[in-house]
Amino acid sequence: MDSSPPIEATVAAPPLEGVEFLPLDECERGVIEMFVSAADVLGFPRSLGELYGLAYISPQPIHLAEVCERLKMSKGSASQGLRTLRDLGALKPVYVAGDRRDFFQPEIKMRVLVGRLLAERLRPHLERSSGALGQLKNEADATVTPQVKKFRQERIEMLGAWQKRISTFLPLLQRILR
Amino acid sequence: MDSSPPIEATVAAPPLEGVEFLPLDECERGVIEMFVSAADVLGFPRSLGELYGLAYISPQPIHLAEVCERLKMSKGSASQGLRTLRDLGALKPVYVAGDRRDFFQPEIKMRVLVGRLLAERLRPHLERSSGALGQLKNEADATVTPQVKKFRQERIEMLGAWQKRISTFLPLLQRILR
DNA sequence: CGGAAAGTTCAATCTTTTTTGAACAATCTC
DNA sequence: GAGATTGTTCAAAAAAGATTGAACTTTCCG
Repeated sequence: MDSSPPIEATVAAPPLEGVEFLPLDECERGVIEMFVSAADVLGFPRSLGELYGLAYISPQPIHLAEVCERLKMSKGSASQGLRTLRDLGALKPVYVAGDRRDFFQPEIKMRVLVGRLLAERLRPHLERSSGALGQLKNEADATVTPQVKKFRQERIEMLGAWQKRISTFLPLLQRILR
Repeated sequence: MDSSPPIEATVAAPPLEGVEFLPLDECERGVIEMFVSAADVLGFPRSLGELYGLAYISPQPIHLAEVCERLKMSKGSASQGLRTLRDLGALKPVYVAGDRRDFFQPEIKMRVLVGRLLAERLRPHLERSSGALGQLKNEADATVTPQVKKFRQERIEMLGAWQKRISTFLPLLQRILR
């Protein structure tokens, strides 16, 4: 018969059934939007920007239920997103005595954030490709046409120079961001 | 030693219908793969990595038909990809006398490549968000709870500091990469 | 133990991005 | 001008990526 849920009669009482947290205000939305945009620049999904943004502008540590309700995000998404950000070092677990829930605070040291990002993204690529470079050099050396061989050797040499440049640049960046 | 059977039957390749260019050899494939991986790190589609990679390891300027055949890429994709890379400044048009086709050579100055990338990606974001910051400050100032207001003002202040840091860092980066 | 609370997992779904291919436009050649 | 060559456009298909939600595990507590 009537499969619709029972209509909430307590209109006067602000705390509706299942609503525990305040909706985002103008300021919070603005800050979150900024982090969403940053996430976009970095190629991260929107939801990660929302999660970090909320943590960033929240005076108190955030937790799963709050995040689901205030950002209107599914539990699955929020759970995975929080984990990703924790693994990335962008959110730090915070222990709250007598509370079983997992709370998170944002890492706000730019140096740490950038460092983690580079370690996560760039380093694997650098390692893979510096490994591949040796093999590539052999293949260039095996080229028959002398002109083409020389050209290839030069270009692959330059690839190595680029990699080296990036590798030496990373520690420098870390120092600058202190 | 070499356990593979000595198959060396490939002499004069039969000129197949519609096949004008040599297939990629081991070396070319390796270099292209490296740029595909780099494109991935930067969040660009695979095809852009392939296109730039082929241009990078080709002694001669590349053109549409060659790219389609050697990379097994549709004409549409190749056309759009070449355009995107040209707009980005990663590929430079080359005039070849007496040939109506559009040829391209790669930009190989790292400083230029990085500079274009940042201008394309980061700058729009920085402009948008430095515009939004003023508004955000107002909203923080309008917060009722004194503690929360103070907290928000501090965090938004820090956002501004981050932006400034990035902005001053970009010219420095350009100088380092000279 | 039984139930509630918190969090995880993952197949299905939805969304966005990328690629294809055929039609079209522009330009050259004879 | 007719035909060939080169490149562009864009609607549709395919692929990749993100999100949902419901079932499940674990832990806590009386």
